[in-house]
Amino acid sequence: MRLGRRLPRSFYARPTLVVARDLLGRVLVYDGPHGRRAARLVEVEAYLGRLDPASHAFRGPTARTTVMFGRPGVAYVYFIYGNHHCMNVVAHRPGVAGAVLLRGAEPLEGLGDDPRALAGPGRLGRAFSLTIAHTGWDLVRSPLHLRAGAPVSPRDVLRSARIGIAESVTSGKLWRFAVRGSSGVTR
DNA sequence: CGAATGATCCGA
DNA sequence: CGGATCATTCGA
Repeated sequence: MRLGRRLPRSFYARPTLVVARDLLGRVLVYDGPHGRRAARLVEVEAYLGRLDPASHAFRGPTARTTVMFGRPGVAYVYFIYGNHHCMNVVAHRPGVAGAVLLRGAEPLEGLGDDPRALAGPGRLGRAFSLTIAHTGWDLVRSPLHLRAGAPVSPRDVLRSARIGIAESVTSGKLWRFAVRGSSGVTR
């Protein structure tokens, strides 16, 4: 598969929900110490900052979350449950905060051949050896970045409530997007 | 189902 | 400074 061109800053400088949907089929690349790793994104969730009680940015900027109030196209990686590193892409219009959680992908290069190895945000983080030290990395310029890949047709996009966010179920927020039938999708 | 396991944040 | 919480995963 062709990885395509690096996504420009303008890709991320749009409403978070628009970016989330558009991220399906795009390619996460890390030219790291162990060579190139690449995977096709198949599951994401949008987190809408101060408007969204489930967002880490809901209560305003802190040492951990300040990056989500800044420049779009930057990585936000958090550590959760004492075990897992999960990666977000900062994405929003100017003046607000927002990010897209990368929840699942299909291995393309340098990631072995288990089709489920990147199914789930914690597993994706592990596969790419991500840590909170990657927070702040600029995806437009750094070895960790996103490429155009191939956008996914609307009929192949599933939309649902976010996983593990009870408030999202009761409020009917359908802010999770996934590629129908992909092995890299959770559940 | 529940345990693992630690960073983070809020309230005192 | 203590403890509640947590955008998860794995195994019984």
